[in-house]
This record gives sequence, C-alpha cells and structure tokens, in this order.
Amino acid sequence: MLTDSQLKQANSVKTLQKIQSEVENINRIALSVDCVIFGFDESKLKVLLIRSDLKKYQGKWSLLGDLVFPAEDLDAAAYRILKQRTGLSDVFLEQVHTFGRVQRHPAGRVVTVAYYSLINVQHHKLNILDNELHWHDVKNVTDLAFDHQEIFDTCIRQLQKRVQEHPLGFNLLPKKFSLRELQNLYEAILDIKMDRRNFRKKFFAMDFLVDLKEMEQNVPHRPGKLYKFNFEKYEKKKKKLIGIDF
Amino acid sequence: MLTDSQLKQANSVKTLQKIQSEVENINRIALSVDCVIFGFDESKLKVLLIRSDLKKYQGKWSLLGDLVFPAEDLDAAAYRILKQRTGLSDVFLEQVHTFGRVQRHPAGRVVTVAYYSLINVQHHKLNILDNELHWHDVKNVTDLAFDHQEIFDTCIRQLQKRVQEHPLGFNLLPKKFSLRELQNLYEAILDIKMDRRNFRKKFFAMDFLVDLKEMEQNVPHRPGKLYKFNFEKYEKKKKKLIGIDF
DNA sequence: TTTCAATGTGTTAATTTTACACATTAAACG
DNA sequence: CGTTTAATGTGTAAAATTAACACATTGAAA
Repeated sequence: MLTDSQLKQANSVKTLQKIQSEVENINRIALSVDCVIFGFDESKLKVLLIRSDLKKYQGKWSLLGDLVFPAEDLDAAAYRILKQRTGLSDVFLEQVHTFGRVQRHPAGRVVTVAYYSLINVQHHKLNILDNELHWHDVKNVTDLAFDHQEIFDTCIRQLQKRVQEHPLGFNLLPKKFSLRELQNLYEAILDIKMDRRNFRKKFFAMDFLVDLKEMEQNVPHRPGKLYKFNFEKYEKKKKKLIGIDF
Repeated sequence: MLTDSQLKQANSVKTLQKIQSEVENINRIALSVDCVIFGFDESKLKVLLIRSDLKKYQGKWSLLGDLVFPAEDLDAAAYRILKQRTGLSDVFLEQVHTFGRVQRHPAGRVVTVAYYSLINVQHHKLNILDNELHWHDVKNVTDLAFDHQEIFDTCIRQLQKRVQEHPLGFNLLPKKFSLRELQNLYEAILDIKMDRRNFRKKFFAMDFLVDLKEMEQNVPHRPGKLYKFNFEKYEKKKKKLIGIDF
C-alpha cells in the first residue's frame, strides 16, 4: 500500500518538457524486430533461419532480425527485414510478443519485438546458395542462438492457434491448391493427423472454397481438383467465436 | 528482388563490437509500458484510468504507464506500475501488443508495450479520493489520450478472447463466488446475455468448481451457493483446443 | 494391361449445444 | 406474521455438430 504522499508524487502532472527530457536522454533502449518466416514445402512446415551474427553463437542458427531505426514505424521495420531477406512485399505478417529481459542479448540491452510471417515458397527467390540462409524443417529446430528458441516456440504456438480461427494458412499455399495440399498444410502446422472425409466436409460446409474446374498437373497420381479461397466472402461472413471452453 | 551483392552485404557477419556500438548509440528509442487494469464491480467491467499527464490532452483520460528503465525487465516494469497504482503484487498480468508508430507520442519517439491486468477490486485500496485516478465503466470509455483508445480496444478484445479459453476471469472475482456472479462476469466481459441453465450446466460439466457448502451473505434475495475454482485440477486437465473454425 | 496410390463420396452414432418452465427459498415489506 | 418479490436450483427434448468409418474411381507408373 502506498502512502498518500507517494501517491501524490506518482500522480503529479508531468510537463511535456519533463517527459521529453526523459525520452531523449537517460531512458532509451535499443529495439529490434525478429521475424519467424514460415514456408510450406514438400508437405512440411519450414522456417527461414540465418547463421548467427556473433562469435558467441558461432555455428548456431538464429531468426532474421535487425534494430529498429529511430524514425521507422515498428511494423515497417519488420517489413524491411522481410523485403531484405526474401525480396517479397505484401506478405502476411503478424506481431506476436515482445521479449524484454535485460540480459537477453550479449551486446547490451536490446528489447525485441517478434513477428511471424507466412510466405509462399514458390514466389520468393532467395539466394539460398548463400549458405548463411536456409530453410529448416520446423520439427528439427532446436538450440537457436540468443533467446530465439523461446521466440520461435512462442510464434509457432501462435500460428497453431491462429490458423484454426482465421484463414491464414492460405498464405503458405499457391493461389490454386488441392484439398490434399490444404489438409497436408493443416496437419503440418498442427502436427496431427486428420480424417480426410471430415476435413473436406468441414471446408465445403464453410463455403469459402471456389472450385476452379481445373485439375492438378504433374502429380504422380490421380490429379485432384484445384480450389481457391474466397477472401471477399470470408470478410463478409466471418463470425465472432463465442463459446467458453477451457 | 535483391542483387547478390546486396544480399552479401545484408548477410555479412557483424562483430559484437559493431552491434554494441549500434546498441549504445544511434539506435536507441524510449520504451514504455501501458497497463489496462480491469476490475469487476456492481456486475460491470471497469477499467482504471488516470487523467492525462500532458497539457495537450488535458481533461482526457489515459492508461497507466511509465517508461521502462534501462536495467529493468519489461514485465518488471509492468508489475512496477501496478504495484505503484494499486498497491497489489501477484496480480494477473499479460502482455498484449506493442505499439510503435513513430508519431504516436507527442514527446518524441516512444514505443509502448501494452499489458492488461485483472484485479479483484475488493483487495486493492487505491486512493480514489485523489480524483486523478478513477474506475470507469468500460462501456463508457471513449476518446482516451494519445493512442490509448486503440490500445484499450486491443486489450479488451484480447481479454474477451482469452477469457473463453482460459479461466482468467476468476482473477476478477473474490475467492468465493456464486454462479450468478460468475455469469454476470462473463456477460459483462463478452457483452452478451447467456442462458442461466446452460451456463451452469457448462461449468458443472467442466468439473473445476468446488462447492464450498457455504451460502452468500447479505444479498437482498435468496442466497446462492458459494464456489471456488480448482486451479490445480485445471492445470492437470486443461486441453489443447483443436478444431478449425473461421 | 496390371498395379499402385490418391481422389471422391455418405451414413450412422455420439456428443454438444440450444431452447425452454416451474417449484423453492429467503429477504423485504406492509 | 403473512404476503409479495426476486433470485436460486433443476431436466428434457430437439437441433446441430463432430467423429468414425469403406469402397469404387481415376490416372500415372511400371
């Protein structure tokens, strides 16, 4: 419990000057963004990692990140990283969590804002020849540099949750996809097996898939129908989920 | 698309010194936390607001916040604010989102990390006499200072979502509560009406409520039974939600 | 042409959710 | 003290959703 005088002090009105002085001097901290960039290839969920910057973490992999510039919006910094690394604009990007332990970075106090991004691996052309940058199967990601393992784990859990509530997953697929590809995607993200008939029934019942009247090409088996997702229809009809369920 | 040489540059290994210099000099930014402190009183969801610090926003209400100290963990800063304002330790606190538009604060570049907190209004003793600090009915919160309306809206949506997935709500209630209080709480948070019999059935079926064999006291009507929530049992049995539902 | 592997399709049972009404209890009131 | 009032406590049936499950068809590969 606080005394009245302590409260008085806490509540005292600050002048703009006072705050400006705090903002400009003593209390500044380096801020970075780190991006967990997901892709989907060969029916596996992948993440783009880079070899660590630092000697301390030599040989370890880390997330793609950079400091935020003082005159740069936070989201813009995340888009900058993505553009830099994948050449892609207009990608799906969502902020997840901010990690701010004092000792989390060996170079000093750096607070980092984590984002995850979903990209279609067909579209990007990254210089993978450069072996500093590499797609990793998410199932084999362990022991990342810094606190990046924790950040990665947080982002993948967020993705697992979000993908069940919103049609995010389509960002990882080509515009035209088969139901098998769609199911493989959900199985890879959620790390579970699903019943094929029930899966199809579910998506058809939602009524957001458009039958393109085309078939898969160059598959080593009977070709399936191709569909696209109708985002306009989804935006109109999307529902508020209500239902207590611990 | 980037050229090879641009990529080379982007991927070049930084020395710890190089990063340290960036961290210590040019790229530092003021970082704050803002807390949306929820309470539940008279069957209404409330939020604790303070009159704005700044002349620019004179007369407007704002969230409780402060700059993060350079040697202070991010979460610790949020707990500090709460302790300072409510006298409470060990409160429920969850990070929600980081707001980082360059122009969001008139005093200069300040990136803010938003948290929400759930407290039992019985427990705290804040100096409400001091009319700078006040509980507001969430339904009447409009036109906050800075970008605090956006932050508030984001936090309340997060609360609405979370409360349906996890037993957070109990942080807003006394240890012993009646089913009416519990239902009023959910109705206030979600801003909907629920069927009383179905609500009770739902919670009894979950089997986390413990019948305390006590009755409400001092209510102006037939007293109801009192219950507590069995958190230990919940921790053991809590389920992973699986089910695609857009 | 045979083999193989994946597509496409429906029904039934089980579970969950919704809608809905009446007797009981204790406090408040005259 | 008896009556009124307002909230508690309880069950069932219909509707909707989910889960389990098998076989004929197609086209590519061998």
